Formats: sequence, C-alpha cells, structure tokens
Amino acid sequence: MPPASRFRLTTIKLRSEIDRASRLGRSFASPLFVLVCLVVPEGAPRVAIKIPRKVGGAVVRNRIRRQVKDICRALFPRLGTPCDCIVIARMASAGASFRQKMEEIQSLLARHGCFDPSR
RNA sequence: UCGACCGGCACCGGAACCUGAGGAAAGUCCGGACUCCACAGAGCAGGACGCUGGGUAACGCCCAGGCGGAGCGAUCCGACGGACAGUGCAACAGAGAGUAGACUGCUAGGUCAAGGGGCGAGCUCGGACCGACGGUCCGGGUCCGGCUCGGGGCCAGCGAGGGUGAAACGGUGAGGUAAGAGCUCACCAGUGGCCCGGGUGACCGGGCCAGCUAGGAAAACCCCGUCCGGAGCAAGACCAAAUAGGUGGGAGAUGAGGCUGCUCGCUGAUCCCACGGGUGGGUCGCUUGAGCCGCCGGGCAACCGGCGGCCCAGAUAGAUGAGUAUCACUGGAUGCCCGGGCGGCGACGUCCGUGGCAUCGAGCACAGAAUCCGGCUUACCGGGUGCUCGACGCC
RNA sequence: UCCGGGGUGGUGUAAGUGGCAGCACAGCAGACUUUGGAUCUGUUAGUUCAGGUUCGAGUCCUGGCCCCGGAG
Repeated sequence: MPPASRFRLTTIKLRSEIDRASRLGRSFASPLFVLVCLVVPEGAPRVAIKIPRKVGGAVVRNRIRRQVKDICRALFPRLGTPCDCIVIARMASAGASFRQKMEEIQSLLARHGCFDPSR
C-alpha cells in the first residue's frame, strides 16, 4: 500500500455543520458503517466520524476513528467532487479488520457516485 | 529552522527534530486537596465506622500485634463493642423454644374402686387311713379388714434415660435419695469479682473467693462510642459575540432563592413553569505535585526525616492508525547434543529433563488520562526479587 | 462529574415483618379428531454472579457484572 502522500485530511469541527450535513445529505448503509454525504460546491472534502458508545470501549472507539481517518486520507484524493462526509460506525465495525473497513467505505463512496476510480 | 517582504513581531502554511497514557488510566466504592456557598455555625434527624497500638493530609486504607477459626504446614480468613436499657424474632418437627416443658418414663407416700398370684388361718365337699365319737393325710371349692408380691386410675414428687430439632438451662466420677437432680463434693470447661506478675494496650500467665449455668440472633429495631455542613473543575474567575434583556402563567421584603431533610441561625431579590428565539468562540483554573529517582539515617514494618538530582500528557469533533520484513519474549512439536536412571559383558536400546542449539507453525493480554492525589475493587499478559511449606528423586 | 431505578423458567409477571419459589402463555409428550386447530391430561425448565450473616436467604449485608433512566 502506498504511503498516504502529502494529503492533509480536514475534519468538520462545528456542531452546526455536522447537523446540516446529516440533515441535507444522502445516506448509504452497509453492515459496518453508515455514510452520509453532502456535495459542497467548492473546497476540500471533509469528514466527521461518529461512533456511538454502544460500539465498544474507549480503546475500540479510538481504533475505529483512527482507521477511518487513515482510510479517508487514502481515498479522498481520488474523489471526483468534494463533499462533507459523516461516517457513523455500527456495532459490527468493532470486530472488522482494516481491509474490510477500507473496502466498505470505498463501495459506499462509489454508491454515492462521487468516487472516481480512475484517479 | 525555512517560505510569502530587508529586519523584527504576530498569524498562516510546509519541513525536520524532540516529546506523548496505565498498573489498573477502568468501575466511580471510600478518603482528601482545591473552588464557591457564611474562613462552615447550633440542635435534631440521617449516614458511616466499630479488638489494640501505630502510620497518614485523611480514610471504610496500610503495617504490627491480640483473640477466634481453617489447614499436616508455609499461610490464609474474620462488620471482632453491647443481648441483666428496652421492644420484637425462631417455620416444620417436638412433651417442651425462653426465668420452657412432662409424651414415654422413674417414684417413697396419699387416695379410689375392683381384687390377681403365693403363704397362712377358718368353713365346707369328695376320697383314703385308723376299731370308733373323732382325728390325720391328699385333692377340690369357698371365705378373710392376716402377711407378702404384682398391676390400674387420680393426687403428688422427679427431671436422670428415650425421642424431636439448627438450638433443649454444663461434662466426668463419687456421695446422696423413694426416685432423682449442682442436692452435696472433687476435677474440668464456662461466668463474675479481687489480687499478683508481664505488656503502651488489646490481652496473656498464676492465685483466691463467690455463685452454680445465666441460650442464639444486633448483616431485626435498637443502645453505647468515634467521625461526617453542602455542592462539585460542566467547581469557579474573566473576555468576546449574539438576540428583543420577548410573550403567557405562578410565587415573592407578611422574606423569593441558597446553605441535601426539619427547627434555629446566616444571607437578601429574584425564582419556578410553558411557548418562541439566540449563542453554544476563547483565556485562566491546567498541571511542580501529600511528585519521581538515588544515597544516608530512624523504625520489626507501614512509613518518616535529611541531602543531592530530575521535570515525566494536558487534549476539548478529544492525541500513538494500517500493511510488510526483521529481532526479542513465551509456551508447544520435532531433531541433535549434554546430563541422569534402567536393561545389557558390550555396541546399543529405552525413559526422564529448572539444560543447550536448530527447524516448524503459533501466541503477545486487560485496556485510553479529562482537576489532581491516597486507597479499595474488578479485568488481564509477561517478567523479576526475597522468604517459606509440602511431595518426590538423588547424595 | 454526580444521582436514581431494576435484574425470578424461553416470554410476561407474583411471592407483608427471612420458613416448601407460584401463575399465565410458549415448548415437549399423550388423549380426542381422518388430519390440523381448539380442548383436556401430564411434564421439562428459573431467583444476574461471587462471598458472608442465619438452623434456614428471592428476601438481610458486602463486592462485582449487566440493563434502564435522570441532572448540569
């Protein structure tokens, strides 16, 4: 796997922006995650990660968050259109491997249509 | 440190380097520090704790000791004050469950009725014997307010034995008695008091006397002693921004609200509910602390003192991710070597392993600081050090 | 950070002051029926866990686990 280049991942910091994105965006579900995407006219793609406490303890939640951020660092440069993404972890993601998570998020982005496999 | 501007400062961006979670960071079960409420007050209620001495800022923690219990032992465990201050509790079984009780049972005596066995005496029937009135012997019947043995009911005495139960008002022996019983005595156990010795003390050892047994349970209420004011870093202080310091209802100087409940005391103007909105940036608190490491000294120890050195996370959408390779570690399998046991003259075979090397395929936990400490508890991987016990083998 | 409430068969629920853990549905077996349903009869299975107090604990005490809820 290639190193995560020079791409800097930006996260959505403000509560209101997260609420706006989850209210207006389109959502796609898979066993491990729920992805909510809102296409933005300009700027870099951004991500926010939600992990309910029900998923696991602090260690489990921290690991999922880090892995999702790393996946986004790898995939976001290949996005055709910039968008605000909210990734919500589901219960099953606690036991899933990194490879499974990677594949699922990639397919969710593809279902949304903003993922450009050619890039 | 570089870049956008010659330099400086601020900000932004990039790069390099440095630093960055735990023994439990966890559960949030105790105890403190800190901040605000009155520099934290009184009484009641309520709660916690409960052998002794020490440690500590404090504790429900730790150390040492006592007592009790478990174990062959090293060792481990113990909410370990009070049941003559009071009120309650003990299902079922059982005679009786609390200053208990009398089922079975034991018993001198009294009494009631009936009257059994034996002995004795009287009367009588039959038979036998003596020559005979008559007498004697044998067998039977009957009667007796003669003696004796035994039985029943009631009264009375008894608490030893049987049996019930988790628990039944000491144990053993002797005397004693109508039968028995701490009824009496000796010893033992236990209770209370006094004295002597040891110990700071819990307590231990010994002696004397008393009285003869005074049960369990306070993790039932309770009593006694000790301790506890409340809230919590979203505490609290400050800056900036935003909207309209909105509308409706209720309470309020005859005292709102606050100090957990009540009474006092203190404070002294807002508070509560619903509807509709706005903000939900930042700075401080925030990490130097009952801190860590080393040496020395005191103490059995927990711990304390002195000196020297060190700075070891401070985020706030919340820090360390993934893959591959290599190394280390752990235990497993296989092979070789080494050591030992057994069999054999021997080559060798076989078994064992706190041993060494190689190969293979595995494993690498529990878990993420959020104001900070001291504990407790729970989860779990590997390692180190010291002391000791038991078993087995060898000398 | 700080408060509450709760855990009983597979499910939903009972058991004043400690004294034999019940009930309904579901499950299983049997009967009735040509078969199934309904009905009847029988039966299995339980106190969240580990200790402690007590003669005896679902109940009392201590600690843990899990779930639900609340306040700022």
